[in-house]
Amino acid sequence: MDGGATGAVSLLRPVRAGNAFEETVERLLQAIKLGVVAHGEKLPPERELAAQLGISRVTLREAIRALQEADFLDVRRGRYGGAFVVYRPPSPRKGDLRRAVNEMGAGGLDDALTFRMAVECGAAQILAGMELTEGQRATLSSRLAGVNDAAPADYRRLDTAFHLAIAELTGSPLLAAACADARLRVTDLLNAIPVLQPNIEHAATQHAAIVAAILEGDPEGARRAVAEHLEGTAALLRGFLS
Amino acid sequence: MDGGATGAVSLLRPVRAGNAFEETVERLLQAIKLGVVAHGEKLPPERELAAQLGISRVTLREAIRALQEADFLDVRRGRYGGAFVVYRPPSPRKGDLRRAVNEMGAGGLDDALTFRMAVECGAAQILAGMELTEGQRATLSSRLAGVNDAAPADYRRLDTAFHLAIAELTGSPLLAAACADARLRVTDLLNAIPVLQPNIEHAATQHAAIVAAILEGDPEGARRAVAEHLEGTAALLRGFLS
DNA sequence: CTTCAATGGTCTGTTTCCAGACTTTTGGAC
DNA sequence: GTCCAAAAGTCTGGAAACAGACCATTGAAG
Repeated sequence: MDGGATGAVSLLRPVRAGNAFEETVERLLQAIKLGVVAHGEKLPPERELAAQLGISRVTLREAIRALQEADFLDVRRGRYGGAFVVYRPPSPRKGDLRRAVNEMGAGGLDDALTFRMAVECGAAQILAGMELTEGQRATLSSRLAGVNDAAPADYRRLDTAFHLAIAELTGSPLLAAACADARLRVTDLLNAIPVLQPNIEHAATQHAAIVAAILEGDPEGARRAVAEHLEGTAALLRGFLS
Repeated sequence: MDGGATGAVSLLRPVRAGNAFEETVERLLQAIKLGVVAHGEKLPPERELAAQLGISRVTLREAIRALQEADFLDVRRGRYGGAFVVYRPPSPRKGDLRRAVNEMGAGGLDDALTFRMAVECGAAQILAGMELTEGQRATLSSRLAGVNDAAPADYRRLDTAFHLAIAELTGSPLLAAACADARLRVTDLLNAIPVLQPNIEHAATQHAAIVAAILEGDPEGARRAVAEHLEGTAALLRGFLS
């Protein structure tokens, strides 16, 4: 008899990610840093946002206040008021990357990169194997164009939007959430390295290849293109680390 | 300017999955149904388990009591006591599958199957691309043998163990957790259909192909083998649904 | 210049959840 | 038989989170 012998580790993991307040701050911060809510835009109204996040308004407000005091948000009252994003990604400085990696803890970097590789490749492959509507094809192309036209300050944000669009177009919320999660885990790292012209151009070629493969309905090609692209990013990160 | 325009949906999702008690019951139930803790074995001691799940002992005890009253656990006091698993998967009855699908809600079935396809394919491919130690190869082979030798009552459990082993061997906890999550989402469905000899044999061939590809270091083959296997499972489910 | 609707700001009582100390039961070791 | 250690069972006070009602501010529309 084999006994139980399943890793078990993966199932008896924490039910709740600690404290609601901190978790909320983290979430909002990620939404801001990822540019889900761009500079100058505002978060949804408190009541609505609290409902979306599944927390009480009190807790949400505490989180918003923390972000306000840290100069990420500017909160204005009255009609047409709201919590406006005020944050601009700072230009990375030497040492930021190392710091970000240390924050992840041992093994965290490889874990995040592996995870991202798995889910993003999977998403691209699945999308390429689907029958796409005209609207979906248009969305994909427009996101691609978005990254290509991006001003440097907007680059990461639109790059994120592009990658997430692939996952969301699969129509699987679970898969989209996994890709968003994967992206989150490398955001701080990516934000800690400069956006260089040669890298942008290289990435643009790869992005184009990904889109082409998806639009042609070539799952294998799409998977390979994404893998190549992500390996490039991983190599870039590792390069800055040494 | 593109505006925000990221799906956003994926990021402003709930911070906490509702209620700690219910969430804990759900978790434990999954661990039992998946056979992470097999019939006759016991859960870890309350204090330890509470710590692992990141909840208080009180909350955990409430959950355990609920499962005890529902005849999933038998709790015994004193030294060598504990919460023993008493549940045996019942033979599925007609209508169970439809019920399970309805519980998932609209779109849930496709979502779960798509998600599973993405993450398990990704895991297999990544594992096949790694240098494996002797120990890892042995683990994989032993899990394969485990499924092949399984008594019908143990089949699903050992099948789960096999699939999860692939994910865990990649060494990425995030990926392992994603695969476990994916598996969870189809467990109720799989448990609702009978384990038939022809299906077992078919699956055995596919499992062998997966392991062979991984051991040979053939990422593309591993991915394809997993995809084929999961498509088979998906087709089986869809077949029982019509 | 008044009104109004949308929004953030505040308050109160309740429920959930927690940390930790203490008690009881049990079966094996000596 | 006695003792002991490992486990479940119980209790209490406090902190965190919530639900919902209500207040205050704002800017646009009329």
